[in-house]
Amino acid sequence: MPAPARTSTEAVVTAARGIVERDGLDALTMQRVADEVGVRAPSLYKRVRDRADLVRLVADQVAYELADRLDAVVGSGDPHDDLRAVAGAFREFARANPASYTLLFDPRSGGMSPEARDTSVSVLLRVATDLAGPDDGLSAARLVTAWATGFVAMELAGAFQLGGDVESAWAYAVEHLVAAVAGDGAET
Amino acid sequence: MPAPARTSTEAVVTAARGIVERDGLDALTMQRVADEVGVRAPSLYKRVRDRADLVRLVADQVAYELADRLDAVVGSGDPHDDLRAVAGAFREFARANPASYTLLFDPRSGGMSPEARDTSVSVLLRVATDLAGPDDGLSAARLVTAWATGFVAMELAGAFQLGGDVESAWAYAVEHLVAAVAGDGAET
DNA sequence: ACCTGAACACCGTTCAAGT
DNA sequence: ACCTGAACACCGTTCAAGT
Repeated sequence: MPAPARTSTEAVVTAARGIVERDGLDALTMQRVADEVGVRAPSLYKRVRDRADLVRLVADQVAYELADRLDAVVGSGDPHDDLRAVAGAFREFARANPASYTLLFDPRSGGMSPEARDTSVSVLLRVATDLAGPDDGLSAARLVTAWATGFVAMELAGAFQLGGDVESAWAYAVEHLVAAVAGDGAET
Repeated sequence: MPAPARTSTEAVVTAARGIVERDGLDALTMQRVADEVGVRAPSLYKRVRDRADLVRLVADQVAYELADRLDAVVGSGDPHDDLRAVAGAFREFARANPASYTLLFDPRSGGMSPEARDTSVSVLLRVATDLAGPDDGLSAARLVTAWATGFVAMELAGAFQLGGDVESAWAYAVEHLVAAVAGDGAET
């Protein structure tokens, strides 16, 4: 009557994330996760409700990790530099974890949980508020977040194919956004 | 020996798009497409290579349609107003075709073909060049495209949950982007 | 030349049975 | 309390056989 737990939810999620990162979301199979954690597929249903639930757990793990990275690069004292740093860290994270990153903003994966989402955007909200003031902070954060999200998504999807230098497009955008957000807010 | 073609590639793609729009990409099943066009599933392989190919064809159809919509709203004479109009039309299209729209920017769907992509961004490139000048046109177009893509993706995913008014965040962004892009280009 | 039934390998998921 | 084999319904895809 013991019941030796041969794996754990954490091991299952970590294995799943590794599979997604290495071979893409379509390769995330219950069978394959089971193989990696050393168990039979049906046993996974003691850890996660179903495959969609597992995908969501992976997205959450990635979201918290991204939030940590963003948190780590702010604090220069100058909100202009903080915004540049956050944008850079965001892009770096996406490049280092392309498949996991797309999972975060893929509507088809159910996205991340609300708490994970709040955590990952709170840093940017703080920096944007420092820069744009309390009235425009939220709108400014949404502008920058939407831009960074879209830019990186397009970059990962190979959408920048009209030639030109992607690096200079990035630099152009960062500087113009910093200036636009920091400038006095057009019409209140 | 005739061989009465009981369907067509166009009918297959249209049926597929309808399914995606009504019930999501996961509901796009070869069986279900076959049912809708009145044929057995194996016959679909005379029209498309495989399911992934079918998804790409749907994405292409949607991309061309989006390009048409954007094309239709420019020409006010004022590039500022054109940019506002294009952004608005972009958002409207996404709201009217949420599932098809996400298909366009979903890396997992293989995205659209290069020609479809070029067509859909050419309008924005033209407007951005009018506004930012030939040197910065491409970077400006990429800034606006990335922002609009990201904003709409987040909106469709229900990512704006920190309260505040999403409409005012949209308006704030449009005005600040128009001003930032039209202003003399920071450092050349 | 297109259509079909039958078949294959592979999914996610359930469940009764083991320990 | 967790694990397992067996089973179910459902995929995408291939292919020989029809017309």
